[in-house]
Order: sequence, then C-alpha cells, then structure tokens
Amino acid sequence: MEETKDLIQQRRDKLDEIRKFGVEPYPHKYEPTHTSSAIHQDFGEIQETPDDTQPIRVAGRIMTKRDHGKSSFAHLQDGEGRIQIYVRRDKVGAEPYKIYRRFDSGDIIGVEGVVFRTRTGELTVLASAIQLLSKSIRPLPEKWHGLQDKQTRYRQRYADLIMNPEVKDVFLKRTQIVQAIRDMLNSQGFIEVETPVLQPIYGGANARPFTTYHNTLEQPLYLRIANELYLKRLIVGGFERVYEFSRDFRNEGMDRDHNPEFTMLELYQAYADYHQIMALTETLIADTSEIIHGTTKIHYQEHDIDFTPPWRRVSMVDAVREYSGIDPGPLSPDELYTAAVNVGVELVGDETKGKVIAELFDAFVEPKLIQPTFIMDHPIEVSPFAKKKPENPEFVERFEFFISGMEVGNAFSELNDPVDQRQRFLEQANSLAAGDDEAFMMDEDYLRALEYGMPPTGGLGIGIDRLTMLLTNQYSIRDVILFPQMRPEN
RNA sequence: GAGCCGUUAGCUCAGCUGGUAGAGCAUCUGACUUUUAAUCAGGUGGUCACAGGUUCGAUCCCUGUACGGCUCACCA
Repeated sequence: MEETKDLIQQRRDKLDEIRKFGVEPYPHKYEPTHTSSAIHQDFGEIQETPDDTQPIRVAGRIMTKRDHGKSSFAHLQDGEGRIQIYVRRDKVGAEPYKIYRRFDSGDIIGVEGVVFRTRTGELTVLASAIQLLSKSIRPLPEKWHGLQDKQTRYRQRYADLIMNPEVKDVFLKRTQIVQAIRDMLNSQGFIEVETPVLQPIYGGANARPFTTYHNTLEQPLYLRIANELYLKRLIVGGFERVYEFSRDFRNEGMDRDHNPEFTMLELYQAYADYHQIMALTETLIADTSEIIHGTTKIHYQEHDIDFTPPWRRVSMVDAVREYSGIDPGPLSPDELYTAAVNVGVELVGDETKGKVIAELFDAFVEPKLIQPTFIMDHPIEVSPFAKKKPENPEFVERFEFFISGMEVGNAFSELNDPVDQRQRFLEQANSLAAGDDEAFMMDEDYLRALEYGMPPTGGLGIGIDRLTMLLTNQYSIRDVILFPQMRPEN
C-alpha cells in the first residue's frame, strides 16, 4: 500500500526511537492478572479512591488515546471488551512516560496498576507500570465509524474484528451454535466422526466438485460435496448414531447464501424414519435458539420467525397446488409440462413429471416459506438416496425445511435396498452420460456396503452457515464465514 | 454468465451544469495532570481504481478492464 507509507514510516520511526530507550517492542510474554471484563466484575463497587491493596495487570490493544500534557487516558481492548487506563507522568516516571508518548492506537500494551473510578464514573486502571507488547505500524481505521468498506472487511477480517465488535459477536455466536448442537447430539448418544474430505468418488448431493490430483497414487481426487455416503457406511458398520460437522465444497456460483466451501451438519440415526428426523430437527433448532437467545422466537431481517415446534408439514405436491394453483396430481406429464410453461416456468423439454413438480416448487413455493416449514415427499427423480413411499413409488420419504425463503436442511428415510440403490445409480449414470454434470457417479463400494445390510436409517443435513445467518440476523453468508471466498486483489 | 450501482487522503464521506479537489477523524508541531468523538492553535497528507477516447480543458461525459455490492440466472 503505497498510500499508507507515510503513516507507516512515522510509526517505524517511533519504533526506532523506542528501541533507543532500550525497550524491546516485541517481547515474548506478559502475564495479565485480569481481563477487561474481570476488572469490571471484580471492581464494580469501587469508588474514586484507588484500591492500593489489589494491584492488577491487564493487556490489550490501545483503541483511543487522549494525551493531556503530563497525563493521558486511553482505552484498551482485549478479547472480552474494553477498559480505560490513566497514565500519569508522576506515577510511571519521566522516561517511561516519554516512551508511552510514542505509543499509538493499535499498539498492544500491558498495564500494571490499581483500579479506581474517575469523576465521571468510569472504572479505570491507574498505571504504575506500562510495557509495550507489540508495536503496531499500520494505522487502525477511524475510531468513530469503524471499518465500513465490505471489500476490506472481508479481505482483512482481522481489521474488521478489531474495529467492529458486533462482527466478533456474530462469530462468537456461530461457535456457540455449533457447540450447542454438538452437546445436544452427544447427550442423545450420537458419535462425532471424521470422514474423508478427499474422495475418489464424489457423491451424496447434486453439485459439481472441485477436482485435485494425488501425485503418488496418480489419480484424481475430489473435494467432498457431501459426506453422506461415508456416514452411511458407518451405520452399516454398526455406529448407530453418527454425525459430522463437514466442510463441503461445491464448484458452483456464489451469492448471498452460497459460498464455495460451507459447513454442513450431517447426522444419521439407525432405526429411525424421516418422521422421527423431523421431530429431531425442529427440537434441535428450537433448542439451539433457546440456548443462544433464550427464546424460540427471533427476528430475521423483516420477518418474525417462530421456531416453536411443531412446524408446519406439507407435501411438495400440496405446496405446489397451494402456491401455484396447479394441481399436479391428476395431470399427465404432458399436461403438467404445458401448465408449468404457461405460468412462466422455464423448461428445456425433457423433464419428467417429478422434475416439473420440483421446478414449480422452486418458482412458486420456496420464496414464500417464511416460517419454518417441512416440505415432504419429493419426486423420486430428484431424490436418488431416499426410500420410496410405500403407497406411491413415484415419491420418496424425504423432507427439506425452509425458513425465511431459504433451504436450511434436507433429510430422508435412507434408501437401504441395494438393488433399488443400484438402479438409482444407473439412472444417474444415464443423466451423466446425457450431459448432466451434476449427476452422481456410480459408487460400487457404497453398494457393497449396502449389500452387507444397512438398518432402516433416518438421515439429516443442516446448513450451518444458513442457520447461523438466521440466528444472528445476517443477510449474507459472507457475514457468517470468517474468510469468505474472494477474487485475488490484484 | 446478465443487468444496475459503486471505487475520491490511512479511515468515514462531500464534491452542482466539465475549469487541475474538500470536511471530520487519524497523523505531525505546540499548550494542557480526571479525559472519554477530550479541548485549543498551527501544519502534513491525493496517479480522484486502471487504460483509452471526446474536449482548449475530464474526479465529472463516453468506451474498455479490474475489484466490490445488489438483483437475476446457475445452484440446495
């Protein structure tokens, strides 16, 4: 950055001056006795007279500095908040005060002193000793408006986190959300496992993969688009309740709810069907909201959302009929196709009836599903790992759930009939041959696993990024991913 | 991939109909021992994203490029 060179040069000059005082600007350690919030807790009652009996040490980044000749106020920011410090030349000594005058906002310092309350009532550390812990040579953004530019905020998340406490709060909440879900699953006997990110055969979802190459094996490998097939192998192996927070990679477009790498929770429960998984899903998410917010009613963007179970359950066909006015039930494939085209759905012409139903759903229903809603019983053509409905083999036992017009999760009664599964793979292989680059690859080893026998199993995937968006009221997935994907700067 | 919008000092932003750029904060100098957007006085700081074009003259108009945002498409 040529433009900042002057300001950086000024700070480098100060660095040299500080060294001339015999001070090492980048020491190896410091031992604080208190965090900022611990000071606020322990000394909340204190009045204007300093408590000389309890000296403390606190460390943090100088965020503001107000020099007044022979004394100075500053605010330190640490991992938990801010605390004001008061530095007086007569308390720290003439030379240390000279050194302190060369400190800038952004510098990280340690302060030893006693706690008191100023005339205006602010809890403050009266410094007796100050130590530079790290000199900052790049100026912080402006103190009042913070860092606003989205591009800089995403590219330099560190600066965003320093300047915008509400951003830090979002990511703290994200961690709490994951932790809450993990705790709940663990308490229900689920086992957390790790499965391959590098896969010789990708599968479990419809998406184009990222491809890489292993030099020693001399073979292409794919970054996983899902971990579904590995987790179900573990069900075959006898782990009856498994889950994984999986970083998945899909080589698709990016927008407000898609990042090329994202986090999905997948879980599988032996002997359960999708009705049980529905109950687990609504409880899991309602309880997560309760843990994070103390309530199951939240505000997301312009909507009030109520996670309180039970959520609405509606079949995809019924939802299409309700929102599009087209009842797919009695129509022939040709009639449905014509009806869909007439209401403006763009189709290429070779869609099956089930595909058209799914297209009508995407166009007319999905954006309208604001309150948590289970959409059930998808067409079989779009659901190659779900079990057929016993009474109607054109549809499967599957559900997706939608909140605020966004798909947040996907689940089914897992297909465990190896012969049926092979047939579904073959249909996918035909699509692949016909040019559908998002169709599945045949996975013989997965079929072999199913041939050993997989118990009836319910499976679930939840988009953790999207769930975090909802629970932190963030509009874009980039605001819940610490380092979202960006084009190179130059 | 398409459309619309944006890119001006370290940061946040103004800049009218085309006449070679401003503010606040930051920074620097000086004053100041209870301030907190400290205050007061005085300074420094710009390839107006980049490259072309039109024009006597372009931050401003036109074209292209880069990056970003939003919307749509693709996509769960």
